[in-house]
This record gives sequence, structure tokens and C-alpha cells, in this order.
Amino acid sequence: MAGNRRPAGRPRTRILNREVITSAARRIIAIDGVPALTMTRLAQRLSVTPSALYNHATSKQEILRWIEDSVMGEIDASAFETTDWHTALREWARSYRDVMSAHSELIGALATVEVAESPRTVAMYEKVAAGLAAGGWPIASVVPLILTLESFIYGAAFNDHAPENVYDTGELSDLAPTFARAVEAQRGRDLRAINHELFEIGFDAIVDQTAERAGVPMPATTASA
Amino acid sequence: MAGNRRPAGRPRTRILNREVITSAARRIIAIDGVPALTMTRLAQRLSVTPSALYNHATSKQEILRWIEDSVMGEIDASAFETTDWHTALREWARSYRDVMSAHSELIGALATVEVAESPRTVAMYEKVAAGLAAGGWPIASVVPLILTLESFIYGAAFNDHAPENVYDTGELSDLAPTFARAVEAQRGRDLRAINHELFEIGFDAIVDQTAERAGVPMPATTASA
DNA sequence: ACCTGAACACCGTTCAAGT
DNA sequence: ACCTGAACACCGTTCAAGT
Repeated sequence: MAGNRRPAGRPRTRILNREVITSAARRIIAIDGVPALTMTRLAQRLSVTPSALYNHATSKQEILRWIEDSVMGEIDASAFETTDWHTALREWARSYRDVMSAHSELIGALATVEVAESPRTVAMYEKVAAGLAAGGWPIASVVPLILTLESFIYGAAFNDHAPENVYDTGELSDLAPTFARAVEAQRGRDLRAINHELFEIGFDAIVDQTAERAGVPMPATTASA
Repeated sequence: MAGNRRPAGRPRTRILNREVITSAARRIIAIDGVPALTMTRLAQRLSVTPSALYNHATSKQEILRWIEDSVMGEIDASAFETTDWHTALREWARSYRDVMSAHSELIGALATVEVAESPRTVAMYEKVAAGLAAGGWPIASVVPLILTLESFIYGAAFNDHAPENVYDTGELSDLAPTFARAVEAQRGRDLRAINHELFEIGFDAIVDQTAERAGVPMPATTASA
């Protein structure tokens, strides 16, 4: 028995696991972006050979899924435990938007991945689903609502990421006089601020209409922080 | 003079250009997906050596931008020429959603690219901007409206692409009983149809609220095909 | 059980050499 | 002006060999 335990004083050398790999990978992405995440670079950060990683992950794709779950775990759905569903849903949506916005590089990779092996992601959805159900939403309307809001949230995160000059027409402005004028009218305005303002409008619009359609009454006291 | 012209009967061998490269690339993506688009594969399709492509495009990235412009050019904004802005905007949004949905693999790559060297994209935006301006929209509200709708459209296209089982919790369903039940309640229902229905709701909600805010009256006869 | 080191089949891109 | 062919510096992944 005792022979199986590592001798005292000898440093542990087996340090690779999902958690440690995920956080090293996220650090690389945070510093140098998604394209910088290579198996070689990741192995270097972990003081290990690239092939060693394959003892813990079956592929780079799997590591990307770990990262996704890790990011989704940052979304704050705790408001469902403390306030009415409408307020909680808004705070969740904002948090979701902010998290996705901060990791917009990943959106393309993340959006189509299944949720099956992603414990933190599933936990997040559970909080939302439970909160909505407790708030009077019929179970059959929960997924459609989440789907629609996610649509909007992903899109909003995209726009947050968009460079200031996405709409610059460059040499083509002669061909697009009205559009060029419309773009010019935004010059100097904070696109991000506009975007966030529009997010609130869109959120209210979607939730109000969906709730009405599902026959769900608004909570008595709707805070709108 | 005559000496510069290619001799009759000799086949032209210089056939590479933006158009021909773009369409070959799109065909590869259509058949085998985005990952299958490599410079080698593209060159093969064009009966040419990979390095030959670099006489026409400065990088693979540039070719991806050509593809983006080509895809955006398929969005139908012609309704602005024939009907009121509200109906036209809806038809444009549906077309945009359908085009993005059909090319959802590209969304991640496309969303952050500038519009500067993209003539068909700019032409599409011009139709929308001109139509809105003619319909009474203040020029300063045009870009914000487009931004918000694009948010929603991209998100909706994402959801169209989502596999049926995105929300399957797998072995984790014990940890997420309510969410698992909510997902189960959708089983057998056509997610795509639900998604399209919700798209209309979201669209109306966003446009109505944004128009009201901008002080734009609805057109007298709003068709809702 | 886990890591190394060599190898494999690819990538995108460059560049001298040809016509 | 445009294409070829060889080369370069990478990729992700596999696998026998070690401990």
C-alpha cells in the first residue's frame, strides 16, 4: 500500500490534467489570440512535449471544448436565486453578452459545439431553466426563449467586437453615397455604447413579446438596474 | 500591335482572376466544407500550382474576403425598390438570415472583416440605407438599426446551423433536471421552424421599438407576407 | 501511467528560374 | 506578366521506446 504513494520529498511530476491544460490554453489565447494556440506552444507552457498532451486530450478540438466550457462557466446566472425572473433574465443576458464579447474570437468555434460533456455550461443552463420554470414559464417555452435570446446575445457580442471601421466604404463610397453618409453620421460616437443601448431595447422587445405569447405574466416588481 | 494579341487558335492559358478563384473556392467549400479549402486543393481545381495563386491574391485571407463579398452579394435587398421600407426591411432580413444560414460555417470568419474592398457588400448596404432614408429614417439612426438587426440575424443564422442535439445534456442530465425536461419538451418539434417563427417576433419587436424611438412612422400599408 | 523523440502527412508562403 | 518547382518554417497527430 504505502509503496504506491509517492516518496516524500520527491516532487510530483504528473501535473497534466483537464484543468491545468485548459487554463494554460486560455492564458495563451488571452495573451496572443486564438491562432497562437498550438499544441507546441501549449506544451511549452506546461514544460512538456507536444505528444504528452495526447495522454490527456484526444485532440486539439477536445481542448477547445474544454475552453468553451470554461468560458461559459463565467456567465453569471446567480440572479435567478435572488430576484424575479425578468430581472434575473436581463442580468444573465448582460453577463452572457459581456463574457462572449470578451471572448468573441472564440464565438465561431464555440457556437456549434454540443453541450454534452460540458458540466459548467449545463449548470449555467440549469439555473436559467429552473429560474424561468419557477417564474411561471411553461416548460415547452423555455428552450425557444433561450434560443432566441442566445441569437440576440451572440449577435450583440459580435458587434461589440467589430472594429470601429467595419462599415468604412473606402474607395467605394461613390457607389454608396447614402450608406457612406449614414456611417459618417456615427463618426466619433461610441459604437459600443450605442450597441449596449440597443441591446436593452432588443432584449425587452424579445422577452415581452415571447412572454405575452407564452401567456406568462410579468413579475410584479420588475427592477431594471 | 497585332503582335501583342494572342495568336488565333492558341488556347488562352492566363485564366486566373478574382472571379474564377472565388468561384472555385466556393465550390470546394460547398462540397467539402471550409476546412477543405487549402491553397493546394484550390490550385488543383484550377489546374495550376499553389504558388501561382499568389500572383493574384496576396494571401489566403484575401481569398476568404473575396468569398465573403461573394456571399454577401447574394442577399436580396431589391424589395426596397418596390415596396415600403418596413416590408422591404423584413424581406431583406429574411434573405440575409437565409444566406448566412446557408453559409454558417463562414460566419465566424466573416463577421469581423472590414467592408472596404467589398463592392457587392457595399452595394447591398447602400440599397438598405437608401431605402430607409427614403422611408423617413433620420440618417443618424440608419447604422444603429442595421447593427441591431445584424446582431439578431447572425444569431438566428447560428441557431439555424445548430445541430438538433446542441442542448443534449448527455450524462449530465442529473445535474440539470429542469433544463433536461425543457429540452425533452422540444423533442420531435422542428427547431428550425420554431427558430423562424421566433425570428419574425424578434424582428417586429426590434424594428417597432427602434422606429418609435427614432420617431419614424410605420408605412401606411405594411404587407407581412 | 505517463513522457520523450522521431516520424508522418500535411499547412501557407516565398522565391529563383523559366516562358 | 504569369507559372513552375523547390524550399522553408510551421501545423496536428501517431507510435515505438523508455521510466
